[in-house]
Amino acid sequence: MLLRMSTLFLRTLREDPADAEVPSHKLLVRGGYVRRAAPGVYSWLPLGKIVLENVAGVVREEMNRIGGQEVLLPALLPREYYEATNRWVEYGDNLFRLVDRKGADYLLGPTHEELFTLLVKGEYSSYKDFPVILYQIQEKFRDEARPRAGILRGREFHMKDSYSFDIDDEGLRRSYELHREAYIRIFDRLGLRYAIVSATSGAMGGSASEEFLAETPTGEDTFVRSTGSDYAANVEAVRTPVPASLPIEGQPEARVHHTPNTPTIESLVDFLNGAGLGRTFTAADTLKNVLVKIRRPGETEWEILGIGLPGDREVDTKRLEAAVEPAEVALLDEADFAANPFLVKGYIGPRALLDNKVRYLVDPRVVPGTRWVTGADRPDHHVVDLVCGRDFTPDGTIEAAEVREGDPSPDGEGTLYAARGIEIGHIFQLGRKYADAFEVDALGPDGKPKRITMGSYGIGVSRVVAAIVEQSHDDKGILWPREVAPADVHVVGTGKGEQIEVALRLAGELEARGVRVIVDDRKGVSPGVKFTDAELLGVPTAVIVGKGLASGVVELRDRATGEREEVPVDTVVDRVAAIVAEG
RNA sequence: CGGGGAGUAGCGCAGCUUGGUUAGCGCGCAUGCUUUGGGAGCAUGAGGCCGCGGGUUCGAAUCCCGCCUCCCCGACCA
Repeated sequence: MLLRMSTLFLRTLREDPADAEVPSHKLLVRGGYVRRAAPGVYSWLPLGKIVLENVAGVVREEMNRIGGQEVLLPALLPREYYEATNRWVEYGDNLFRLVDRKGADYLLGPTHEELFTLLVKGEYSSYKDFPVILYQIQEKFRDEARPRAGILRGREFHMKDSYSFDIDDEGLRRSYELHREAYIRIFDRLGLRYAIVSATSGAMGGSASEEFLAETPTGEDTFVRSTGSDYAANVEAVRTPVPASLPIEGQPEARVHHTPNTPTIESLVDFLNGAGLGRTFTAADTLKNVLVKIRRPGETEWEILGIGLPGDREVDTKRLEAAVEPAEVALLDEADFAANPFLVKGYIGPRALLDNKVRYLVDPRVVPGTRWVTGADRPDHHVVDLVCGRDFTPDGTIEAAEVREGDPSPDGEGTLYAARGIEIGHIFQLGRKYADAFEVDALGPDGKPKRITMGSYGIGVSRVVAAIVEQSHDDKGILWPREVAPADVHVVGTGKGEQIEVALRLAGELEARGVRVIVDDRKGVSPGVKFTDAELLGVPTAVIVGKGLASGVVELRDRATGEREEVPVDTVVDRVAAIVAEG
């Protein structure tokens, strides 16, 4: 491959585009890789298209390696497929919808579970046909409420989606594991720093699911990492380490105290510390009881649920929702309190909940033998030294408390801290949701139909391009990893002598050796401009054919390290070929 | 959907408060000469629905009313 700058469809910009905020957006636009066509919609210009294809190529190779077979399904889909799975409704406003001339509803595919499922149903019918993995690399469409950050979160984007079809759960686990390994190889080859975090399955429906997050400060997803290991997880998935139980014998007796005007944890702690009880209390010594109500799918009645957690922690709504899923959850309103007079707002304790058959779940830190200050179930009274396992026994534990920086890591190594990431890949064990919706069965060896099971796996190819730039740039421009770079070497000819001719000759020789090359053969462009453009574009290796040519040398530069070296002009092709060969 | 900001040449911006020459600057683009190892100089030139619609006025990029669009933060979301 040989691209000549004199004819390449490329215009670089000196200034950042006004609408760009994040580095990848600025640099991809300035470098002439992409141009905005509409909000959240981008055109890929020649260099951008090459990079995009390079990423897609890596994905394709690794998908093929695990036996995936590539197909290409339409992006334009009739409504009926999405009706069957209720996603025409569930996807809501995020679905791009359109109507054809006959008035029939269509949509632009946001993901393709339905069509893949039907494809397999139509072709395969025997257990002997399975397992099978199909994938495509194609445009997806989602009418995001707020597209942002350029390529990072668009409304039209390039995505690899694959689907596995298996006859049983064991097969699904294998297909899932194959994808997991393939994704690790893909993101390693692409030079990304990433974490694999377990995820909740969300609207897709299903069970086991993991996200691949490229760690960058501009990422939209927060997750937690450990200082002491490579543990990483979504906040929703963090399991609180359970402390050892304490002996109940020898604990002081629980005593009710009159604590006027202490409806909040803060006021309570202040009061206790002024009450002369002979010790100092903190919010962490109190047990806060939060009342919510949950409703299980298909039921109309709400059930009240009491949640006990240390008073220094707030309830994290997302963790609570994930913990009760698939039930929905809401706070109690005034009517609920009125209907349940045993709930004394601000002074709720475990006793009244348990006596009134309200299900009571506590934070995992509330283990037998721990003693707490908590509500005494009547106004202006709290009980001190209420011991778990002696004075009350919860119905179980729940992960609803916020996770904080400095909390111990669930794997026992180090403490947690917050990190941000870009979701570049997602793998799901979907199970039978789609197979059930479309009744996809395979005949088993016994001649009886067996419902198949599926997995769904995505990689945001265009997003990966942006994520690479987010992780790999400096103040001058992009630093492409060689595997995705638009070229291996950028040959720059400067000066008014024979430099440009020599640059073109070297470029031709390099191309003949299989090296991908961009040559800056523009005439009348000053060296500074050419150097600046080369640095902005970010090709890993540069060869400068300039003033040294008179003494028979050219300059070899490494974009990432900035190292420069004079090399005799007649050996530079060998040198570059060797550099490219070793990666 | 809530909050904030912005629509003027391909890109980045000034002009608007206080209406009044032919709407301006930088980059880019074209032509010529000079220049050629770090975003060159001089000269000449092309390029505008001042977001759209209405109004006020002798006169509107500028003032008033309505609308549209885009960007950022949040909510939501893969």
